[in-house]
Formats: sequence, C-alpha cells, structure tokens
Amino acid sequence: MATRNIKEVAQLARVSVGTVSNVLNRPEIVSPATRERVFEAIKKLGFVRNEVARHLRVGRSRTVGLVVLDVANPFFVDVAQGAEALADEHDTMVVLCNSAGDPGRERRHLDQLEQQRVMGILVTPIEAEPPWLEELVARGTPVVLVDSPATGLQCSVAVDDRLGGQLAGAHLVERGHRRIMFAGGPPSVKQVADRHAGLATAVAAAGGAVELRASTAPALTVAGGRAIGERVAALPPGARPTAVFCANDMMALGFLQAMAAHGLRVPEDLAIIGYDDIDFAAAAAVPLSSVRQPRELLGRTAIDLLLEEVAEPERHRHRQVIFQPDLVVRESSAPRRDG
Amino acid sequence: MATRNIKEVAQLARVSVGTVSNVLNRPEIVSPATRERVFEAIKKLGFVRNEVARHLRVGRSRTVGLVVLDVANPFFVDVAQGAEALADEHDTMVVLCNSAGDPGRERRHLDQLEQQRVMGILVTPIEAEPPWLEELVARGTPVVLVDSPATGLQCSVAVDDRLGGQLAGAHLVERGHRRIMFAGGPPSVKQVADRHAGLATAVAAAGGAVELRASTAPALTVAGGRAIGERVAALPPGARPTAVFCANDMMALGFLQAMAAHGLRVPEDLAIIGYDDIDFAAAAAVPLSSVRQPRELLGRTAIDLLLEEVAEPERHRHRQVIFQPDLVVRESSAPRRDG
DNA sequence: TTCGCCGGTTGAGACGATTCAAAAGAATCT
DNA sequence: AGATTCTTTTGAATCGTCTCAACCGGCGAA
Repeated sequence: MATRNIKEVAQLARVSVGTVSNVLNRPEIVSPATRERVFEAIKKLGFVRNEVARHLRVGRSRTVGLVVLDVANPFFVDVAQGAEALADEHDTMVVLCNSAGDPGRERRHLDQLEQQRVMGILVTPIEAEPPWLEELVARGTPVVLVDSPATGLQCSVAVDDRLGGQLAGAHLVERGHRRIMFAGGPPSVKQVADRHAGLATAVAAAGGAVELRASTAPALTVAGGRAIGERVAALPPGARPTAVFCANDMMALGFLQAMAAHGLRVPEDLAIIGYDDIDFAAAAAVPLSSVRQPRELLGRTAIDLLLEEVAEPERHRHRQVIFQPDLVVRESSAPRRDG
Repeated sequence: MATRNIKEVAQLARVSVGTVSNVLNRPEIVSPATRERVFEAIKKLGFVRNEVARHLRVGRSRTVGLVVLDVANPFFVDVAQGAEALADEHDTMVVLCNSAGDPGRERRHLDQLEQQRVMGILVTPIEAEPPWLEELVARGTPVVLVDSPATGLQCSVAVDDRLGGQLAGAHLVERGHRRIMFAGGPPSVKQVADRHAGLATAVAAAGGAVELRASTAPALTVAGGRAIGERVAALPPGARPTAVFCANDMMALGFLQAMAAHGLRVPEDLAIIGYDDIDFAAAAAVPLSSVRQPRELLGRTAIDLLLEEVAEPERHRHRQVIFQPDLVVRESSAPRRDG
C-alpha cells in the first residue's frame, strides 16, 4: 500500500533525491548533519529501498540462481547450503529452484532466472549436453555446471563418479560377491552412467568370475529403489544378486525397505551400497555403506568459480574442478559369511 | 554481454517499441504480419525480456518468498514442494530461503524479499510473535504465517500441535508407559511448546500414575536428538524413561542413533515417537512412530491464501486455517512386554 | 580582490519495459 | 466522395533509483 520512494524521503528531509541516494550508497561523502536528517526521514516514513529500480539502473544483481535436480534429495540440499554459505559472505542471495528431473521445469526456471537478469546460474543439468547451454551463455549469463562434465563453454564442478563406482565395485568384489547388480535410473543421466561404468571396470578387473547385471527405475528416488527391490525380492534365491550398488542413497533406502518388507536380511542375504552418503544413510534400518561426495564443498566451489567469473570477465578462464569421492563402509556391506 | 532490448527489436522489425511490447503481452491485438516480423527479430537477436524493467513499470511481481526454519529438515522441503506446486499453476515463482533458526538470517532474508518487492511472503517464523511482522505488513507486503499461530495481522496455516502432542501422549500411556520424556528444543519455538503441552495434557488425563520429564537440545536437529539420547543412555536403567516423545523426526532419528550406539533396544528398552512423519521416518533403523502433518497441503494452502489476498486486497479477510495431525504407529512404539 | 580548490549538494538524464491517448489506415455505409 | 466505424500503430510519459557533470559557498593563497 504505502510504499514510499526516495523522493518522498528527500522532500521530508529537505534535500535532493541525489543526496538521499548518496546517503544510501556512499554515506561517507554526505555531511553528518544531512545524513542524520535523511536517516530520520527514512525511519519516519518506513522507507524501504526498491531493489528492482536499483537493479534496473545499475544493471547487475546480487542474486544467483541454483537449479537442482531434486530438492527432496538431501544431497542437493547440502550442495545448496554450501553455495549459500559462501554466497552469504559476499552478500549475494541464492535462489533455489527445483527442476525435479523434468526438462520442462528446468527450462522454465532457467528462462525465469535469465529474465530476472540474475548475476549467474548454477545448475545440475538433467541431460549431459543441455541444449539450452550454448545460447544461454552466448546471451551473457555466466553459468557453472554442478555435478556435471564440462563443455568448455563454462566452469564446472564435479566429483569423479567413475572412481566412485570403482571404489564400490572393488569393495564388493573384495568382500567375495560374485553376483552384483547395479540399480540405476534413466541412462541419460551422466552421473548414473559413470557410476555404472566405474562399477563395470572394477568387476572386469576381477576377471570373468563376477557377474554384473543392471536394473533401472524411472527416477532416482526412494520409490524407484523400492520398485527395483521388489523385483529382486521376487527372484528365486539362486538367481538373486548377492550385492546391489544403488545409484544414490535415496534408492538404497528404498531398496532396503523392500528387503525388509520381504524378510530378506541385509547384508547376509544381500549387501547394499549407496551413493552420496547423505546424513540419513547412517541412520537407516541397516546403516548404509555409501560413496561420499564433498557436498557442501561442491556448492562452495561453484559459487567461488561464478564470483570469479563475474569479478573479472575478461581475465577469467573457464575451469573444471573435479573432486575425489571416498567409500564409507557400514553394516549394509559387512563381510559375507561365506565369502 | 550482448543483451538486446525492446528498442533494438523494434528497429530491426521496423515498428515502434509499443508494438513490440504489444506482441509480447497482447499478441492478439497485433496484426499477424507485424507480429510475425517482430517474432523473427526477437529470434534473430536472441532477445530476452527484462523482467526487472517490466516489474518496475507494472509494480507487481510474480514471485513469492518462502522463508523456512530449516531446509535440512525434509518436512519443510515438502511444505515448499506443496507451495511450489500450486504456485506453478498460477505461474508464480517461489524462492526458497533458509533462516536456519537464526533470527539474523531470517531478518536479512525478509529485508531482501521486501526490497525486491515480492508479491508476498510465506514464513515459518522463529519466534512466536515476530517483532518484524507488524511493520512488514503495515508497509504493504502480504504475509502468510506457516506452521505458526495467527496474530490477526495476516493469514496463517498451521497444524494443531497440541492435539498432536496429545495423540502421542495418549498412545504411550495406553501402551503402559509410566516414565515418559519429552525431547524438545528452545522453548521459544511455539510448535515445540504446544507439542509438549499436548503431551502433558494426555499424561495428566492418566491420573498421577505417569511421570513426565523434559530435556532440551539447542536445535531440533539430528545432532540435537543424539545429544539428548546420550544423556538418557548415561542414566542408570531404573532412572531412564521408558518412552521418549521427540519434538520432530530429525531429533527422533538422532535419538535412535544414540540408543543403537549404546546397545539399548527400541522399543523394548525405550520407545520413541517422532513428529512430522517425514519419509525417512519409515526407513529408520527401527521404523519410527510419528505424528503426521499434511505437509504439502500446508504449503498449498499458504499459497492459496496469499493469492486470494493479492487478488482482492479490499475484500480479503484474514483467515487462520488449522489442520488436524494424526498418529502413525510403527515399530518404535510397539507394545511393551510388561505393559 | 581575485583565483582556485574543495567538500557538499543538486538535478537532469539514463535504465528497459508498459500504457494509453491519439494518429493513421482500412473498411463500411450513405 | 464523404462520413463513420473499426483496427493498428505510434510515441511520449512513467515506474524508482543511480550517476555524473555542474554548481555553490567558504577558505586560503597569491
């Protein structure tokens, strides 16, 4: 209703609008007396600066967009918290958007953010080679890909998913498993494909003795994992894998639920390893082994790269930062009795 | 870099800026031929409408801010998803902000949102009677309090926490528990106080036979629950409560971890009930009994109230919507042997 | 006295889109 | 042909803030 503007403040304080603006932006160049008068007027009127007008005039904004694949997955929440922590130190606001694995939603969010002229966008893209990327960058919005391979058009931060898959695979092989299953999602998701490939490498390294299968759910969710778990539980015991590597912890939790529902014991009947090491993994029915990623660091680094690019666009060279995952062994992949 | 504006489009299409604007906003009033020319120019230049300028001119924005207490708590994520789902249907954008239980952060986020002139703000306030509320509303930003009592200044949506506490309490009493503990957080948080009060009511209704204690953690987090759990585990068996009602599921999960770490069995040695019924509750080491709240519905309703207020500010009457929680009994509060 | 300087202050453009009264064109009717 | 509608298009004003060249008054130096 009663939104005051800089002009009303100026009138009340008996100064020009330029002076009010100065008080707001460079108070040190205004004489203490006037400054005081202006502050009083601001307080009396309940004036709140219109950031929209300011932004229009100065051309750059202090907010960055972060578009994640799935807010329901605590992994992304942690990435977001890392990003926000660093952004906060540079008083920059992070707005979190959820594409929920839907390319349409992803596109709409990106359009919105571009229209708002945000300072930059961090995104965990759904597809490995996002069709919108080139144009978006060409039109001038800095982009940092998170948890995704670089394309040379922008910076990126990622974790070596292939290595993560290998760690999990080597661990299972070493524990004596000879029938291993990979529980994944849509193969278009690069991370999943890489984790699978890493697992395959480790299995291959064991010689021909180990059999590897894969099963796919429509999404990397608890429900997806549960669905695959149901299918596995329905197999005759002899045909069942003895270990499952899930593409992420959400799936692993779902898978675990399905095992419990069918009275199968973990890890005795079937071992499980997840991915991400979200906080809930350790609190699961059977504490989950998982491949840990530096979640907050991923977010922090992404913001760091973005701020660097924004600060000196001409000097900036795009970089791709890759972190190493590590394996956290818990009860869900404890030693096999018969190993 | 190369951000084009409406004027450049107008030049290329050989029309006035007014016409370009019309093509963008009311294409039906523009003749098909010109419309086509304008679209071509837009595409050729890679023009993206500047939402900031548009917003400045038309005065109202299509985004609402949602400030939550703790994004790491899936409860709030679900509320946010509910809000976003409905907002989406009215092509409105929701920006999610995390106060993380810190009044300073909460204040900064609110200031930011107000400066951005968002359409309205949904907030789960930290304090029961937020000091900023009155002024914020007076200056003209519609606010809906989520999961918090109404003050008459704005709409609110909440769940009857007292009833939730009663349900949990009655259940525990009925199962034969005679030494019950409430594991809560800072008492300034209204929700926690209400759940506690509800529990107390149920205990009182049982006559003098039941003893009720309370323990407090600095925050309603997994770590907070674990800390209380450690304290309880350290008590001599005879002094230990036989059941614990945790202020939320995060705490309950932490508490459960502490029990496991000390070899105490749930529910045999100690029963646990949580609050919120987040998805992870069912997947816990011992599936958690919990008081379920209609999470998505809470978010949807909040957006609904806000949109209603924005649509007809004069006709609008503030309302407070209150939902009923219900109890979900799982293994963590299974019948006592000696009950 | 004049000049230059300096800390403060002013006010007239931007910024990019929307809006709307009015002009221009096209079509219809006498 | 002229008058009357109806449809399109135009262009100037506007939203609220920032920026920057210009201005002002006072002071010290010449």
